[in-house]
Amino acid sequence: MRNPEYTKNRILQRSAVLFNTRGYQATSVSDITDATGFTKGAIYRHFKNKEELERQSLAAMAESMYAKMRAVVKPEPTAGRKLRAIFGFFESYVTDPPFKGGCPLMNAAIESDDASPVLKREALKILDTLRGSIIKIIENGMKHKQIKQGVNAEFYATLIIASLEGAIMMGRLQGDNNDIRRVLKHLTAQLEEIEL
Amino acid sequence: MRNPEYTKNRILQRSAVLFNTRGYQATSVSDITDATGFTKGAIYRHFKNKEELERQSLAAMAESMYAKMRAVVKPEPTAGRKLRAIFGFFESYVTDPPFKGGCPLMNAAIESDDASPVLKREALKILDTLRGSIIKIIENGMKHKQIKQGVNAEFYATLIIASLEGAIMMGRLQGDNNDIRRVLKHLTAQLEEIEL
DNA sequence: CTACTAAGATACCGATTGGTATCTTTGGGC
DNA sequence: GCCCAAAGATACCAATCGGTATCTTAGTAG
Repeated sequence: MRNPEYTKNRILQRSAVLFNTRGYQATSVSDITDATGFTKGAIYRHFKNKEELERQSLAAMAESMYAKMRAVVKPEPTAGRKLRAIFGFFESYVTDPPFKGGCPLMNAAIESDDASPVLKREALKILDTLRGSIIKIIENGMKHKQIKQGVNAEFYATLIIASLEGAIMMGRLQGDNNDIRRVLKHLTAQLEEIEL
Repeated sequence: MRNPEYTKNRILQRSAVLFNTRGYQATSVSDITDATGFTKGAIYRHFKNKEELERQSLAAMAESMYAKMRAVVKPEPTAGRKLRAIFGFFESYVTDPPFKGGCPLMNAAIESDDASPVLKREALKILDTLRGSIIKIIENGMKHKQIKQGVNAEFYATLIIASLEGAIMMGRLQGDNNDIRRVLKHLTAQLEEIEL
């Protein structure tokens, strides 16, 4: 019946959903006790304060996101196809989101911004990881003659992330994924220009 | 000494700053009384509840943003130069922001998302207005033979807004405007391709 | 079976939340 | 100069906030 590891995980996953949908500040510890069925005693045994719970929830979401992305990217053999797999991953972000409540990175980045340095640092870590992966794909593509030499990988990675994140925000506001589709169309066209 | 119009305006502007930096939920009415020097009595005389104050604060920020943008866009004679003026407007968004706390549109869009329908509707209105202006610039450019015929104005407007908003988020997270510069470089290159 | 430790429940803390009822003050119309 | 409605101040409300001290219970080592 008692299983501390399971308990901590359940708290993390349920609170992650709440944080990502309602927001970090807007989600109270009581909301989490309601959602998990556990009491404050259990929560504060596993997390020293709410801020830590927020941080670990965000990290857990990121980890889960990486896993889902890796699952579609890794099997692809070339840089071009890997990037297209990422695009596909975002295709239905609004209507059928991998995470309820929008992009965890953007949500945390916006909310933490001037308020919570801990959350902000965690968000920055996620951004760095995400951008690093895309850069690596492009650089590997250049090494294996799939992508034109001299392409600025950092530039393209920034472009991909920025336009996708912005499009997700717009799409969620409007309730459709037309904007994401437009951005993806453009990104695909850009990809074709740097492919060999 | 007493001037209700001035009072309402002061409350709106001060609370706008707080909402945009700390967040809407995270800003309490007491924070606003501290920042304005007025009491709750004054605030609740001019705004029926906090939600209305949030909505009107966002609307005021948007209005101010439109004005600043119009000031740099209107003098320009051609579509290309008008768009470049908008780009310039965003150039130093992070290091020297027109509004403290990041883009009011994005902040409101993210925070309102699943929580505050009133704020969300206001954010959507802003997005529509912004996109509408850019579309109009492009369409006028086509009419006056400054932009290639057949360009999909809605597509380009979406691309501009999405990538800029995303880049602002990234830039704020990192504390520099490298990402915005990259996106602007790309958008400028794209513009050159549709210019006549 | 016992004893002990850690997991989790319960009950409470002071502070703060958005909101309101009531009071005082101010300035413009007469 | 008086009066009165509107502007704003004061004092309070119940509810909720994050957090903690304390108690009970469950699993495990011996």
